[in-house]
Amino acid sequence: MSSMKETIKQVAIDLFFQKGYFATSISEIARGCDIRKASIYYHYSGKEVLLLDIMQTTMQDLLSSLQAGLARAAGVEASMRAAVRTHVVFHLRRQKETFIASSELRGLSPENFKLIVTKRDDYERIFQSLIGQGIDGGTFAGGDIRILSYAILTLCTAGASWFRPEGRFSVEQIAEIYENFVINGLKAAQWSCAGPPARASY
Amino acid sequence: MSSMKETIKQVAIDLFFQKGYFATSISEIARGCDIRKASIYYHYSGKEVLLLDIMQTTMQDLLSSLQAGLARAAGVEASMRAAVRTHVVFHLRRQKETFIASSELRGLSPENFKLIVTKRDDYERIFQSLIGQGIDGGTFAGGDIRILSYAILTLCTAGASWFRPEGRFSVEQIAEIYENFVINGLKAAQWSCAGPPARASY
DNA sequence: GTCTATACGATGATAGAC
DNA sequence: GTCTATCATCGTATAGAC
Repeated sequence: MSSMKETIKQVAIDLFFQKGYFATSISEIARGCDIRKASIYYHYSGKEVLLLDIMQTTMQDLLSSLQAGLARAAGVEASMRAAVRTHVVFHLRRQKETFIASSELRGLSPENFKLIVTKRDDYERIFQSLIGQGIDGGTFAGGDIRILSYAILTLCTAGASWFRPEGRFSVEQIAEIYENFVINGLKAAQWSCAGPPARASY
Repeated sequence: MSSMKETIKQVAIDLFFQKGYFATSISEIARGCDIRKASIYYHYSGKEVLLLDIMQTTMQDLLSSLQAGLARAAGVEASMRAAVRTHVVFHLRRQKETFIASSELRGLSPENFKLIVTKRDDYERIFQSLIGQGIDGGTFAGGDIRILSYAILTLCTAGASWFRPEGRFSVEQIAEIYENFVINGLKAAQWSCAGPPARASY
């Protein structure tokens, strides 16, 4: 059940979260697993592969979680609420992994970077599609879909950077707060820019 | 005007932003300044001091910027609008430094860490005070002040992680969008949690 | 102020015994 | 699968000449 490979992965998640990917050495990971550093290489061919493994699992689970959340919702507003709620809950429940996945992308080689960013883009597109549907149907006020999706996602993702499990609020409470905040923001006006851009560079 | 010490600082900002603090070596910084790495130590006693210098300047300028913005505003709502606007503009204009200041705190020793975090807390308290005044005066709906301030600040700070100066929108346009989003969120209801917490741990 | 040269530890990774 | 032993490299930082 709990093989050494899984132990290594979990210890790496803890250390990457706490100290950062570059500041964590293979020796430290090995120490956390009570084995010698050479043994790590039996399970993972290198440090970056370990990081990639963590990120891929996280992104896959994140996407699955969103799909499951959306499956239970009907209509644009309910879907958006479900999407935000699932996103926040996932990011708070799996705080360490999501933090790593969004802050250690620079640790990846160009090829591996592309692998993860592609998944992230797929995920973002689901939100952008929902926003677009909501605007078209009049449920949400207008605005730039791309900017809106970034704002919403980074807002909720950032929750994982300050959330403390032992704090005053539960995961569900914070999810509810964020869900309402986002829906209010989407419904309110003023999101579209009045007049032509002052100094845009399309 | 542009002494070598300032050049080193600017090159370090570029590299810390691009590759991260731990992934950047003194040699690389020296190469970017067209000097040898030993010469860096004439200006800075070590790598961490360089990081600290960058962060202190950034935090000091950030606070000054907020104070200047608030000086021109009267009333709670206008003040909150000014605060958000200044915060966003500063973070987008000085994208690299603010990104470093908020993502490389782990590169600091405990003492230096405390130095920067104290400044950050002072800054956050200004927002929390505004939120509190707004709620007390009835301008804003209720809600947990701490959570609200984190949400607002991380939302706007995160703008610096996706903003591209050559993109479709200007700094001012994005600031306006965020300003309205935050004010709408603060005015809208639902921020207070109905009933007693489900599983809070005060 | 900048250079060359170097000390010295830590790092990622490999070879080969068990 | 895990170990010991080792390698080559690179990191920060210092000493001392110019």
